[in-house]
Amino acid sequence: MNSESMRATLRATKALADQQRVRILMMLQAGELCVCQIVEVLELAPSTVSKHLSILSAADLVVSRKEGRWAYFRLPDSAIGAMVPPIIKWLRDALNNDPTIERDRKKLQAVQACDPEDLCRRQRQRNDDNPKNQEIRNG
Amino acid sequence: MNSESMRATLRATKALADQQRVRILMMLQAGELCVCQIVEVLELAPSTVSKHLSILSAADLVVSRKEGRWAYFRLPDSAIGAMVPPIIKWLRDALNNDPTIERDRKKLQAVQACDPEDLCRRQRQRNDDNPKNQEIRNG
DNA sequence: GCTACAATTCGCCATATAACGAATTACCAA
DNA sequence: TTGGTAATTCGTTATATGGCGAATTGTAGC
Repeated sequence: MNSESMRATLRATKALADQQRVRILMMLQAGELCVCQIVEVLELAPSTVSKHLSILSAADLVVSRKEGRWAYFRLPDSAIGAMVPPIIKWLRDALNNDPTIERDRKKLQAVQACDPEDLCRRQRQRNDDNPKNQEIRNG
Repeated sequence: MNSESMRATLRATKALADQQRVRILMMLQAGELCVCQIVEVLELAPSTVSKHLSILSAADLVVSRKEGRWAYFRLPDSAIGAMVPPIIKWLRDALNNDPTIERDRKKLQAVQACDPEDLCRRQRQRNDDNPKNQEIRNG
């Protein structure tokens, strides 16, 4: 019923209509990131972050690259995603000095300073330590 | 918990994340419109259209003006809503030649050509003629 | 092959959203 | 003052969305 241009537009606007996805787009201004780095900053389950990234991908607001078991995401080159830079600019202006975005930026700097391998190891560790998962090991 | 800038930004992105509201924004490029004119083009219940307009208003994507029983909506002056023109431009580009938007534009031209009084009268008439409302008059 | 593991997909639940009609509000005109 | 009326608010319903953990997928290394 609806045209592709309308569907594509709504994919983009709906993709932007979520705080976590806006945070991801702001983070990606720092360059290419792998899923575990985004998980670390947002403090959400990997499955949740993966879903958000697939929504951003489907809306052509981010592009991804697989390297072995690792998946990297970045903002598209402006040649491909011509509409992305204006959107990013708009968000940047609107969220100038926003505390959540500031906190994310700081945390991301720390996260980027360490090896993703270690990051994933620590995330696994935290998950194993979670009391909610005790019964699995004990049962 | 969240800052006002984040809340304001998400009010805007969520307001854009709906087809009917995008259609309304595109229509308002033709100038100030009253609710019944928008109702006529979108073919939705007045209560539904009113809700959409209040969401766009809360997001500062449109401004309204009351004149007697009539309410008029328009895009804000760029002095007030500085971010609106870039958004409109983005939507315009993304929806260039979109059939829904084209159809809306054509229908709006016809709608603008006639007196809003007549428009409302016809809408009331249609509502009264609706078989679903028969039992009210008969019961 | 087998094991480990980063990421994704799936199934489920809680909440948010879009739609309508009914009721209400605010205003004009008789 | 009263009746009519454009718009809004309210209450309800159906669908969409965001979150998690469990299961699955695809890859690297033994």
